[in-house]
Amino acid sequence: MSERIPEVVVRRLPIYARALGQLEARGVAVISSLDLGRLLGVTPAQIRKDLSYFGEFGKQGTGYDVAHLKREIRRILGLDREWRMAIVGVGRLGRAIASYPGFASEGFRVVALFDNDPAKIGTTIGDLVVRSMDELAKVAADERIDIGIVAVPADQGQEVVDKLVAVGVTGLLNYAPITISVPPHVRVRDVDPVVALQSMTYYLKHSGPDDPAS
Amino acid sequence: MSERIPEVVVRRLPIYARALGQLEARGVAVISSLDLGRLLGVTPAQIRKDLSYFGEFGKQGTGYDVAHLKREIRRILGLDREWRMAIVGVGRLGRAIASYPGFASEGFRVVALFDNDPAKIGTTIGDLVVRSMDELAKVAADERIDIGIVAVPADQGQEVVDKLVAVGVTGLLNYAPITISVPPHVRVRDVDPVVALQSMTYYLKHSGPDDPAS
DNA sequence: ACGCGATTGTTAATCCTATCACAATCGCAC
DNA sequence: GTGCGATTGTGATAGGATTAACAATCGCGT
Repeated sequence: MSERIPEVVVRRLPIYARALGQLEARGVAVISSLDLGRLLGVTPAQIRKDLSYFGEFGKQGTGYDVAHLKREIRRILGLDREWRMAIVGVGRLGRAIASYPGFASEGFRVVALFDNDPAKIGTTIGDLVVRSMDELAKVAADERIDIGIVAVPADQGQEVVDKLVAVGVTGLLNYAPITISVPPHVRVRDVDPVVALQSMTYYLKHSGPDDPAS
Repeated sequence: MSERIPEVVVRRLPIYARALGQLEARGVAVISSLDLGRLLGVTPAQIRKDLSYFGEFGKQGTGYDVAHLKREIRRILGLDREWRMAIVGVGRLGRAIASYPGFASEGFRVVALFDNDPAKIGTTIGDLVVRSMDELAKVAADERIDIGIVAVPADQGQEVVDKLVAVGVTGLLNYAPITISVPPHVRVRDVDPVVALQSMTYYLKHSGPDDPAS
């Protein structure tokens, strides 16, 4: 239970929590690792092993209490509190992110918007004013920004990352189509649908247009 | 060179190709695995091993020809042709995806839009008309859809996936916050920034607000 | 109260991935 | 033309992650 926890395991926890939430909404009170595994397309052994890194959550002969396990996983992940985010870049993409309701409903609150375009600075999106990047340090101090969302073009990505890191942001959600470089204490998650598609095509190409054999 | 190719390797190729494109744009003609590795934060051995699954692309003592390697990787991935996509769900998210210019510039063309809301059917977005899901089979036959983009709410996700699979789509880009289930010959890539954030918070929580030691 | 089917938590074994390390070979300088 | 620093491609090794398997134990029915 108290060994080093592999990152792959941590990455799977939100998937488990999400599925448990859906089960809960459907009124399912208890679920076994076998059934949850079927639902998610993973082996029951993996689910049990993953959870075992953090404690014992199930009952032998019965399974897991859905509501309880969901709550525990969310606590482990730090989802029992609010996380404050700033979006840098309010072009088409940045605005779409700013008005995406899925973040707030999961406790991720956008508390500041930045851009370097004078035409955009001072405008409002939702109930937030777009600030200049020059104000980043000041705003970061006032607003306690946990996570920075990078939504600028590729050629400005690294520069923006460096500025966010400089003001103490330790989590980054990177939408720019580049590999960003950060010091070891900063965590990065990349969101790039194009890259996702570009590895998928390898398999689409190799299984042919109408070849049912994978 | 002609063994089974691990999926992790295929998933890294787009990253390599992207970096090579940026190097090319900056006028770099040749790069070593060491330098490319530095740029991407991976070991040079990994780059060489990954490439070795597909052939020999470098010159000893020199490195890799940037333009040539990029072209080869893109060919391996099937990026030397156009891929045709349909978006299902033209709510806020679907519309943002439809008008995202990053797909077309990489050879991923959106050729059809679907929704089940009568108020949206018949409206145009960009130069495409929103069709009813009832027309899916007909449009799929006419337009040769390679990839389906799922941009509907969670509770309709699986249903939409099943319909897309039924008309012969073998690649799915899933934006719905659910784990979808598909037959083995269908490839799925999930895009879910919330899930990405939810595993990041585990580490943010554990390294504390101002703790420089990771 | 007892036995039984079900299911967990965990150890051991298998499988897969990343790294190391070096022979082969390239281009360049002299 | 020869020697040397650089760099590749790859076989061997080490390191992780997944799966298999089973003892421990739970709740239920009788």
